[in-house]
Amino acid sequence: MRYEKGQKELTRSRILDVASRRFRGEGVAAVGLAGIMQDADLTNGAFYVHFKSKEDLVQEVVVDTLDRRLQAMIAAAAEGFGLEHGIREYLSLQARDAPNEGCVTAALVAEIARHPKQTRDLFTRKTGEFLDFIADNLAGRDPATRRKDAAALFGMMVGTLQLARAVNDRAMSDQILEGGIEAGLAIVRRQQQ
Amino acid sequence: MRYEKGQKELTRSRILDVASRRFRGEGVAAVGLAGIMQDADLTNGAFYVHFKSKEDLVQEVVVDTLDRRLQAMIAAAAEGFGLEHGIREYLSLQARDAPNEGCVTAALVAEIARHPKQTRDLFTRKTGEFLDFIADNLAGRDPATRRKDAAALFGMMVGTLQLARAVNDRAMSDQILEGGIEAGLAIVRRQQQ
DNA sequence: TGTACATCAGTGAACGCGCGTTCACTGATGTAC
DNA sequence: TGTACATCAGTGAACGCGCGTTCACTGATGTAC
Repeated sequence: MRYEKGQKELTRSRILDVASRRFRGEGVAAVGLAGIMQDADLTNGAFYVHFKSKEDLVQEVVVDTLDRRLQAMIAAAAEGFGLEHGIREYLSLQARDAPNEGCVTAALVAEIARHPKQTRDLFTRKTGEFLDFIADNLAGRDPATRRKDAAALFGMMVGTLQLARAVNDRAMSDQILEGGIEAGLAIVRRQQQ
Repeated sequence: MRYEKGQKELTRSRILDVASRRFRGEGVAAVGLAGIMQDADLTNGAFYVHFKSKEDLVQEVVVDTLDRRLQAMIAAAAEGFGLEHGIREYLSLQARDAPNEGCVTAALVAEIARHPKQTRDLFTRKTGEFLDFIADNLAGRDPATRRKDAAALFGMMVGTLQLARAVNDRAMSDQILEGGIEAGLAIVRRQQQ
């Protein structure tokens, strides 16, 4: 059958949405295309109507999901929510307990480091935009210092979230999140002095 | 043929060594047992003389490799090398460029978070020992605060190392490492006041 | 001391399975005349 | 207005391949007598 105008775009974004959630929840290598297509209520073959390969899908997911997150952060900043609010949300119990809805970077950064150059190029560009955004929202000295502080802050958020997720002891995991939040706030406040 | 006494232990540790390097370099899911056995100059079947399953191997690798790292840190501390030295080494260019020889946690923490309970239990215990060690080497206030600072410091080291590895731009990657080192030293020094 | 047997680390082929990818086909709708 | 054809998103079976795991077998050495 032939479909209505816009149908293809809807299907494509449905596949992207399913893939993004499953990649974040289970990792890229552990998720098969057949499972993604099944979750999107489609059959195997339709995948290649929308994407060139699995790697193409990975790239689209990384760019698309990071873009949405960045836009949400910019919108939140425009409404007056500062870095402190972002840090508390990023290292919240909810964020820890729902990796499939959370940050792509925390879920996939180590895996992306082993992907082809083109995928890493795209991730690099998006990460640069994130660090720029954070640096812009850090008060204080010269741009280079702000940028380095932004990298340390973001790295700390990513690393503590991953540790909190991997650790199988609730009290210890909570403690890691609290440590991350306090250290994050310290970086933000250190810059304000 | 029948082998000399101690031969089996040697073979086992050869498999462990190969697996540890390849898991860290390529990820657990991306490395097959056949490849590991080939690298260890053995055939497929011999694997099950030494390990119950791939998951069993993963557990042995995690415990063994983290144990060695912790022992090395304790030995270094006994020789007068403090946390500052450890931070600089952890976030060095060499460490970034040789993931297969580096920290298991930085390489595999996100993947371990998705592994079975028993694997996560072992990782949790070892991570607790790491945080204890770091906390013991942080000067300052009450134990709970030291432990939280240790978590933030370790998380920051893990996260910034991962970012520096994934990012495909040398200058940006170097900047991330520098930011991580400076933030790490700030945490250590903050505690000394 | 010499011989027969037990041991067991390692061999290598085979198992079922799910992977990413390909491709001939379908059929409802849009378009041309 | 009615009819014939083109389009193309999606179907579903099939491809070769490598995965983790199993298992009957090998054969040099240790042990028993």
